[in-house]
Amino acid sequence: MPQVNAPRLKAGRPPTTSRSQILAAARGLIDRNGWERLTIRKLAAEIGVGATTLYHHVQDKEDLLFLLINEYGEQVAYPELPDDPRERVIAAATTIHDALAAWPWAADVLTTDGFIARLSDSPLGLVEAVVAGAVDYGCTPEHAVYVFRSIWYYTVGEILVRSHTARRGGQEAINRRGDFFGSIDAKKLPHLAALGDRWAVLAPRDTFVDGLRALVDGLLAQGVAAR
Amino acid sequence: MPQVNAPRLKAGRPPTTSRSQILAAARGLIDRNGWERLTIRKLAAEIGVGATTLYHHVQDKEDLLFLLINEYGEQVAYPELPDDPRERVIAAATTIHDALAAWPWAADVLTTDGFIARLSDSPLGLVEAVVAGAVDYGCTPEHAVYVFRSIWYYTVGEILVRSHTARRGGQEAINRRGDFFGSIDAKKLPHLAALGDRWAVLAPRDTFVDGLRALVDGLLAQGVAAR
DNA sequence: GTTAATTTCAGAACGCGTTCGAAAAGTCGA
DNA sequence: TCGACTTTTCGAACGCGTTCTGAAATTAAC
Repeated sequence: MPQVNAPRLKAGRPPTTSRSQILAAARGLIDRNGWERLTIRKLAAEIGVGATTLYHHVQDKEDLLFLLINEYGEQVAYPELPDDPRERVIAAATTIHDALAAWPWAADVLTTDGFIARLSDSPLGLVEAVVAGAVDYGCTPEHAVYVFRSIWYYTVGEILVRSHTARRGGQEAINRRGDFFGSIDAKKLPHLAALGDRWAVLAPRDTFVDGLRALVDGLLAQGVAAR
Repeated sequence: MPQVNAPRLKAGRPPTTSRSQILAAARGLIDRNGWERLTIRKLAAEIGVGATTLYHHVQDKEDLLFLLINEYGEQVAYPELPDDPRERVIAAATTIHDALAAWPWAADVLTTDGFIARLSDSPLGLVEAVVAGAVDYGCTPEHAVYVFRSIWYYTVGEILVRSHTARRGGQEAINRRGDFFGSIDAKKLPHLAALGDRWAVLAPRDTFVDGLRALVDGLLAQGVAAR
């Protein structure tokens, strides 16, 4: 009873499950329950299939999430990038950031080896835009890679801190911060202590962009100075 | 049979396990088998105690790792920081980076909420040095926090990419990169395709420091310009 | 028509982090 | 001395991702 019109190749038991069906079910489950509650077992149950079956269509859970990211990355409408090289770099990086920030569970997969190389075309175009922007600005190709890499670190770091903060209740952290400021030695750490409640690791998005701008400025200046 | 000379307070069954004993055993296990193979069950077995017992001395595994980081952070010999504010910021951030890079499993805990606030005194001194350096350079306290935050994102991002690469075999990623360049459209992604094998997400340490320098320069320039 | 090859499916099991509830082993007040 | 209380310990269990092994269901070859 083949329920799926997949391209039959040679022989074998006809499949009752397809990769696209799995991805669709996963998307539905994430939409309904949130991505934190997506498990392999529940996903299999949703489709009405054994949990181990999924492993014939998908490498592992990480792979599944990655496929979802790529699906998502092809559906998002990306803004037009400005012509000015510097602004193009910043806009492309910001777009990458915002897309990732919108799907917090992307963070689970964000530091996997070869992550960038496995991106689908559209997100990859943003990577290209960063590299191309740096070259247009006057950097060597080598330096352009290095520009992207630094931007990537910065962005990944922010996304990970952000998603981790979102994953847990924020109030607990705030309370702990209260303890922290009650217990640190103001004489040994004067500047930190003076900051009081202005201290927080997670910044609003605008300050992320400001930091990105500073980073890009510094990187591009390095790039043209090295020529 | 109390085997531990912990400070007995009031009443209750005398403990056979202490937190410091757990930490010592964990350190030994990590030294022998590597941090990837440290599990709660094995650690409990090493001490000769039930696995659930550990949870009375430690909140969870993340907490355990965090305690180890703080222990480690107090034992490392930190270099003297230069007087020049800009160089002090860079040196402090680099020291944080190197210390974390030396303990790859720190990455598991690096984005936990309140991570910085829970650091022990010596590492916290490095955080203070970054903030103080920015203030000395001429930034407002608010901007100094923001300087630190950007540096933190950048550093965390690099460490996480680094530790994830170390966690898996690197060869596999290289092979996949080969596939990647075989399959992408060189016309659509000309700059990326032109990079060939110079493309890699993980940078050697020196280029991390160069990027950090660019970031710090940009951030400090922003800070004094905004005054 | 039978057999071999091939592909998909699923039950059992492993080790993991973690929680629950009860038992063990002390101190302390009456 | 005897219960009440407190702290520590631990076995059982849960859900998780994942692997192993073998069964089921089809096509291809003889």
